[in-house]
Amino acid sequence: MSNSDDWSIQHIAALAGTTSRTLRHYDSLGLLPPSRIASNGYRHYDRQSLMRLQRILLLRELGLSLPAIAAVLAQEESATSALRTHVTWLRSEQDRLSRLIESVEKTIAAEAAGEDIMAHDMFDGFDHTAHKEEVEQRWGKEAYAKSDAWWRSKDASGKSTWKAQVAALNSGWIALASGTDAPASPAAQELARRHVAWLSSIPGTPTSASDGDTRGYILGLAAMYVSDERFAANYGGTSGAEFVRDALTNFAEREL
Amino acid sequence: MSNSDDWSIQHIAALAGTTSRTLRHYDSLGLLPPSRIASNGYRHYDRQSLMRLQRILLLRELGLSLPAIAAVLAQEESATSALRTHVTWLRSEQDRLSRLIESVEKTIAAEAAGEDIMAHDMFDGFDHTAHKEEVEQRWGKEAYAKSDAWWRSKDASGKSTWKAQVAALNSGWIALASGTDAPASPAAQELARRHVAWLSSIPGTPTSASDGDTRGYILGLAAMYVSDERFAANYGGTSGAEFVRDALTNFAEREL
DNA sequence: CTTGACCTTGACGCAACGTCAAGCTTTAGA
DNA sequence: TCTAAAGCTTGACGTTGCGTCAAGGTCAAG
Repeated sequence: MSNSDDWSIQHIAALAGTTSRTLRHYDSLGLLPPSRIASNGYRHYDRQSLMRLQRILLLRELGLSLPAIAAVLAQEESATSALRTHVTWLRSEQDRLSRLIESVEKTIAAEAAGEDIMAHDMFDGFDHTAHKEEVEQRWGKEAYAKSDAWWRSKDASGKSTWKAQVAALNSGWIALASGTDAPASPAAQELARRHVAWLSSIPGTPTSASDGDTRGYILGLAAMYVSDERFAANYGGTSGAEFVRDALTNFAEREL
Repeated sequence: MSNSDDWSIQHIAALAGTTSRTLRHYDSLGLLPPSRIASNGYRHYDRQSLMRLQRILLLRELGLSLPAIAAVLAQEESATSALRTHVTWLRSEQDRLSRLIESVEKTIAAEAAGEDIMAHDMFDGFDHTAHKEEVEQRWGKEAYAKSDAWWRSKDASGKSTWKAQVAALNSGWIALASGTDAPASPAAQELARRHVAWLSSIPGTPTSASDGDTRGYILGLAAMYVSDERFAANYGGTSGAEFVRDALTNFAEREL
């Protein structure tokens, strides 16, 4: 009876290891109303409040959102099934992070490798300079000259960042081609879209939407990716290049 | 010359696979200003913009924050070193998720097990009922009666959620005791704090801050955790219980 | 001239509080 | 008893990266 089952907001916050602001927040959400509000407006909490608060904090530490916690406490859902749902989501997040880490490391490796490979004019040797005849043949010498000037005008860091982009695209293609996805799969089509967007950043190429020949350009390039061994090498051999060709072709026919 | 190096906001957004809103956002941040602003206020972008945008989107897909991307592009930091820092952060996030998943699964398992174990009056057999003599001896029969009434008044789901809390605490202790942390480590002290807070939710126990004997209560209980084999069993045997005792004792002496 | 497509700035919303700010209440000390 | 220090209240902005209206100007086509 003389037991003090009635704590101030700071007191219960300290007991549970949280802050008074958090308690006010939970009150405003209706998640944890005080057991009593004094005439002066002060919030007071009792043991029931403390228990509820402890459950809330426990679930929150497990990563549940406040609405999810509210649902659990309202018993719309059993705690176990909510947690099972939650653990599924946690696993998917972990998978996402794994893929991210892989991508970032590939990018780092590609940039590091780029310092060497690109110094030997591999990528620009193909994607740009070796591109020469095609470009001149189809869009004139002027277009090639413009493209070439653009490339030469880039400083070292500009070239380096460009190489990083190329490397990211390439590693993406290699990963996809060696996986189980089809060239028409959403992942491959997404990469194809980025590939086309990337091409459009090279001057002298007809990828502006106002240019009607974009589609033909892409289809021709895609075929060349397979027929030219220097390019195929960039995509892990002929089979890789074929995957890229099919994905780009599919994309061009659907979207361009 | 006739090449349309000048795209509208929607056009470049489509080229890069993003939205015009995103471009306006990047503009407002100063991350990607338009190459030209027409007299009517319309934003226009050129190939340089597109390349910068593609770099931004690439880095963003790798998980970097916009300020981080800005720093990279401003070359305050090389892309590689930024990515290295980033991958470290990604790994730590993955570790955190691993721990979370482990905790949630333990909680699920504990609740599932609780359905059985608790049916045999294991936890409440100790933490509550078997507690009887101690409580009566030290704080009177009235206190025990009150505590007992509180427990009996809980419905099935109330008891179940209570059990989940107990299970979470117990699995926490077992994990810590079997690890390399010392009883005085921050992790153990944090758990001790929660253990004490949890105890304070049981009626009839003197853990209100206005009650001066909290410290004595905790110290006595901690000792009992080791001396009473029924309790020790809950913490993975005597060594586990000793860890809990030491952590609680340390906590009580420092904080109470 | 009207419709419709595209553009602009402005501002709210989201998750879960942290962090002032302004002002009232209670408590402890001189 | 008077006051200063605590402690409490509501209100509102900041955080991250845009999505999503809202209200209104611009431009090309019919």
